[in-house]
Amino acid sequence: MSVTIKDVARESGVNVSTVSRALNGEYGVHKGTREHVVAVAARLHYRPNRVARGLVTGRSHTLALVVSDIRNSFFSEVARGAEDAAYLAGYDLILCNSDLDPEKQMRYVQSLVDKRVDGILMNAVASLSRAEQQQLTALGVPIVLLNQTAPRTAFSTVCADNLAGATLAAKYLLRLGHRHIAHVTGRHGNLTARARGFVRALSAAPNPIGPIVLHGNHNFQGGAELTAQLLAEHPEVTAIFAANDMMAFGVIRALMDAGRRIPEDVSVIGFDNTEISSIVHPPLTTIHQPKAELGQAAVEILLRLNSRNEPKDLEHRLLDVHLVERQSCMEPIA
Amino acid sequence: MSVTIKDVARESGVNVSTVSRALNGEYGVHKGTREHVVAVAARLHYRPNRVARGLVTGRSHTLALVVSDIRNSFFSEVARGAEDAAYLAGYDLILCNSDLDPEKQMRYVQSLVDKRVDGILMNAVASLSRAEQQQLTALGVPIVLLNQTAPRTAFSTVCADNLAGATLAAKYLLRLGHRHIAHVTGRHGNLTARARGFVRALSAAPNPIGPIVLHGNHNFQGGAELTAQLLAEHPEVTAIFAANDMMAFGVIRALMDAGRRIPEDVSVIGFDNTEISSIVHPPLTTIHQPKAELGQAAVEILLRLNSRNEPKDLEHRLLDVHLVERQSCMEPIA
DNA sequence: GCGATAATCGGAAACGTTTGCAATCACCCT
DNA sequence: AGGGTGATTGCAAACGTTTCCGATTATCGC
Repeated sequence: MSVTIKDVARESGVNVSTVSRALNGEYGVHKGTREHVVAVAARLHYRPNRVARGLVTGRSHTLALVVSDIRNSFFSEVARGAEDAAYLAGYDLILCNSDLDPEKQMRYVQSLVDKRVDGILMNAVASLSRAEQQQLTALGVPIVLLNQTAPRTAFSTVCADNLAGATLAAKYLLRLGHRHIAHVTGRHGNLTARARGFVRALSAAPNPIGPIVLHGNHNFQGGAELTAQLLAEHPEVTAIFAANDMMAFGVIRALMDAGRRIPEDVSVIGFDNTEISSIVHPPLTTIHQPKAELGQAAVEILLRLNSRNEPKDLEHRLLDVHLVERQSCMEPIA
Repeated sequence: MSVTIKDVARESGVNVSTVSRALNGEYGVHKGTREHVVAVAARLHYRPNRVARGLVTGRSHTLALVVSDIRNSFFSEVARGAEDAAYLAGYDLILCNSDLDPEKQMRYVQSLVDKRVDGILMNAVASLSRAEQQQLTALGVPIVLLNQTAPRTAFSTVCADNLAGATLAAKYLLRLGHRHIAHVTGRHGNLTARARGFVRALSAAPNPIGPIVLHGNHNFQGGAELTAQLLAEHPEVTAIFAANDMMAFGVIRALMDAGRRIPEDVSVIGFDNTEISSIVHPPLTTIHQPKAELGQAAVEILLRLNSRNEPKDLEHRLLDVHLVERQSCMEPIA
């Protein structure tokens, strides 16, 4: 069907091995013949079959991204950063949605290994059993974990500095003069690091104050529900730190429903800096997480692991976060 | 390194071809030997190398999705639907971000063909020249176009019914009793179909009214800018139909900045039903577009094109849309 | 001018499958 | 009993590359 390396060899009067060497820019092929071969290949519109190449080299020039759900805007930003980095290096990126289902996750990885992908980006292996994690390492494919700071695993990791981010948020509210600050959060993953940073910052303040922390669903509804509960139990709060933007939007909704003005009555700060945060009213002050850079960094690690003369040891990257001031926070009204 | 079909053959005392047939469930292999081979394969944890298989079969069991930007929530929803459908059929999905750059698009497709993907989902070939489109068809890989209703091309298409959706929106506003209705929109793609549906519905009303249509950027900023302009030129409008949700959010922002209440002073309706529309305040009434189903339908077409005994002709699917009533519309105050 | 060395190239194996074809064998039917 | 038939299996080619190894030729220093 399509034109193969044999066609190029025949047409240019040399052996296929010479064609291969010429086209791949290897040493030991005469300048004249190389140019000739290149010209013939171009004339015939020859394109090497990457499947065949992959079979002999063992590399597919393909990476994979396994996330819980690409519809989560955090992951779509990560995916974009990862895909850009992969594209620049001539790699393709396979997308997988795991829904955090362990079985689905293992099936995906197994299938990817069968296709000889050169590396995998994953979030949340936390849902996997110890045995399954062990199984993953035994597969021999490089894996880098997203949103995981714990070096307890045998994988490389890339993560935003959640602890520092939460500290940033807490200190910001303190600096504005708030004394009754609540934190609404979930129960898993990065959220725990954020909660830790929050309570630590409050107790490290010059005149420490007791933190109020509420746990619930880490989404819009959870934010709204926890806020309703908060208004009933702690009507004195003047500022709320939500563990992520989605919860913050729920917080805002609940506050508005309760007739509270933002930021005049209650200040709200989020975490993530998703696109929505600048669209919602009032525009949300939040901690920016470098989402695209996370994906990019993960791909870089994978590429290094695949390059010939680079060290093959694990790597743990912690990326900086920063505060984005918008209009959902102000000084408490005395 | 890993265990191959030869290992299984040696270990079970049969030829590799028999192993292949046994494992692939083909006819003409004795029940006893099949069970034996299967058992041995399981014991050795044999997993067929899909690259090698792909080389001989010519199929990779991989599809690709080429979108302008996965961060656009519309596309991430489509991607999710497509990936789910692919996963169910045992296919993987490669993700590509084209930014609508023709060169990038062509490079992607060429690379995907080199990898022998079994089909490609694309949005917006409109930016491609006639020659480039011709080139795509010559590649021989099945391509289905997203968000394209025009059967003028040689590709299959999957698209939401934009015309019907716009009609739905316009009739809804008319039914509420609005007589001064504006439409803010962009200039390209589906948006033109929506504008067409809008003006058509207004002029088809029992007592037809002249439509007001403003063109600008099809994003948040565009919606805001056009609304500012609209308020100056047509202060009498009581309802605004935005060509997509993002523009609608811009419309809402501009209206609030101008001190107009929603929906008491001005009703706003969007198009897409993105996740944000239920988060924003007030929750946005909008036309729901079946995004996941679009991706799913596209994958189904591709799979059919790849199956043995199915017809290979083009297919054009138009998916239904429907109205989602929230709280951004009401009767005009007399 | 000659041996050594380097540069260039061809031959062929290898990667791990699938699959067409031939061979073997048992079995059945007349 | 014998030929035909169908089931089962092995053999080997094929898919399109890369790459090791050896052969040939050119170059160079002396």
